[in-house]
Amino acid sequence: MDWHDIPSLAALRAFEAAARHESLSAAARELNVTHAAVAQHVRALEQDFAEDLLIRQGRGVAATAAGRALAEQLGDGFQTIAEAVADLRDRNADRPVNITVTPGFAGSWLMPRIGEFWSKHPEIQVNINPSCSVVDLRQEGFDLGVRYGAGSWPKLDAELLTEAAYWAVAHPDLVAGRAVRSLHDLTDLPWVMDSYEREQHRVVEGEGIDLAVLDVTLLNTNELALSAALAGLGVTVQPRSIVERDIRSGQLVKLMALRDNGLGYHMVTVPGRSSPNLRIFMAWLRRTAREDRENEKAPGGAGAS
Amino acid sequence: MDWHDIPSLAALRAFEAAARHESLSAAARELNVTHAAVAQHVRALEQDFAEDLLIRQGRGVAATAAGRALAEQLGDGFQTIAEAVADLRDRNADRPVNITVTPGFAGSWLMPRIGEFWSKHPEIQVNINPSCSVVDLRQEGFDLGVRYGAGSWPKLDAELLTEAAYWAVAHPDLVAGRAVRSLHDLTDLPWVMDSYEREQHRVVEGEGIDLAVLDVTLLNTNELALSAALAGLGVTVQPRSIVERDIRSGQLVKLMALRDNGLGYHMVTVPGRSSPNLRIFMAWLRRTAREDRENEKAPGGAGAS
DNA sequence: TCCAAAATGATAGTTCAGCTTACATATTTA
DNA sequence: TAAATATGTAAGCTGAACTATCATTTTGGA
Repeated sequence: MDWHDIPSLAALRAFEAAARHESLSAAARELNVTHAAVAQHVRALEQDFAEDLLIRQGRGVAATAAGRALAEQLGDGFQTIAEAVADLRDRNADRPVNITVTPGFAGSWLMPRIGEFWSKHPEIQVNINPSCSVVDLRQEGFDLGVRYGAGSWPKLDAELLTEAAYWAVAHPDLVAGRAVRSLHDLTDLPWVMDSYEREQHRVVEGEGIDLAVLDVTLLNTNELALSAALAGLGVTVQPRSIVERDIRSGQLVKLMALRDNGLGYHMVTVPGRSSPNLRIFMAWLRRTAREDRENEKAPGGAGAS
Repeated sequence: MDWHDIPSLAALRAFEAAARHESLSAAARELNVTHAAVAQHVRALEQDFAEDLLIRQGRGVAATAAGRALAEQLGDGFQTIAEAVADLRDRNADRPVNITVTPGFAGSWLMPRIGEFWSKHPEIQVNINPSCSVVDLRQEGFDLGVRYGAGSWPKLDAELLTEAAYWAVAHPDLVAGRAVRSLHDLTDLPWVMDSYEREQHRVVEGEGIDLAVLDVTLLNTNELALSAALAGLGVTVQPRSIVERDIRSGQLVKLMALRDNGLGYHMVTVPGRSSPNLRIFMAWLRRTAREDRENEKAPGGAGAS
């Protein structure tokens, strides 16, 4: 398309609306401008084409034969454009919120709580995609990621959701009678870990433990690792928010908190990408995390109902 | 159409071109802007839709699924608009030059000379419409009018073509031996006039002659009036440019020049309405009129060949 | 493997297309 | 006949659209 030869789209749009309405004033209302703006566009087009397109007719205007032909085709073109925009907006209005989370977070934090969200917002679908690796939100079309880390990912916005240092935990029976001052006091016990949770490996190494000397059973998902720990099959390290409920219920005991290096779960989003449904979901996440912290501070640490 | 919800047409056009070319730079070239302009438009649209439409792909860009769907529909819309404009321009490019002239000017000045234009410009069709009344150029779709008058018509441009006071003329035999100092010296002779040429009537009355006392034969066209004068059937008053050739050839004699009140034939156009063909024709009219004046001043007044 | 070319990304600054404001004129209706 | 409602026109304003410039990324060829 040689755009050099095509007049201003604003002018063509103004003319089409005026021809369709047979009124400069009505066209102005449709376009949210003054009648003077429409009149100027029309006259500029007539100058460009060296031909009348609209003529005055009483209190309104009428298109000439050439003007009618032009306006009809332009109307088709602008209608197609308007529909294209509407189609995209419609697709976005109802589409589910796509989120990606680490499996550990999904299984141990999110899924036990998501029922509350679903009952509060049955109209909002949330697609939860557990993923072991860091997902490119922009490229893969995700609205939100929940990631564990320091909160600094390039080109993304991040907001801390749960402060969550790692805790070492085990079944009470497994560690009965032991005094635990450091992870070194636990190296003779069996361990269970998720094969893929790099952070688990990293935080253990951060305590000066050589993973090679541990009797570690690697499991394919963090759920399995957690289940094994709950069954007394080994020591595990987990983000605090994952195991808080099991500790409160007495199914696990906290052996020690690992070094806190500013890590936590973050809500990660693409700048500028938002939707009403996403905002509602994020607000619920925020509120739920805050309630968890408040329950933790309450006397006796009553479990969330 | 609710234009509030529709982003900038310039942005939609920039995005469509970038998606089609899979390149911001190529889109920029098509749109005659810089790549930065295209990039800004695309990012603004992505912000508005809260969704990626184009992603970087090596040295180029690729549309996302949503972007492809949008771009395809937009392409259809812009193509329709481009075709509408092209259709109107095509209709204008070849169309004839429509002109309206007084019958007197047509028959006595233009037609004897138009052959030269036709041989010089066989590709340009000129539609000559003789009309007794003043025609609304804009409303009736004329490119040019040749009108006799002072050169001031509302909302129209006018350019003097031939200075043409009226002359009183007659066949030499009709007035042999007469000394003519004023039209009063001719009131006893027969007269011939065009029924419709209001100016002929007006200029005679301007010399103080009461038309009612003249023996006037009114004819249906100025050609007939001129033919009658050439046949010796009466005195006639004609614009000078109409009768100059017959006077030079000796078929008529100039009796006197009537009062010159700044009248002449003018080329009258609608401001802003032009085309290459019209400009060529008007230039030929100008040149032809100038050559006539130059021939008039040459020794012996040699006729135009 | 390195460098140059060609692309995209980002931002500060410029400019004029597009608009508003204001008033004049034309048409229609009560 | 006057008021209401339209179009016509031109001066002036402003922010959308752009350019200029530099940074970064990617790729192809030497």
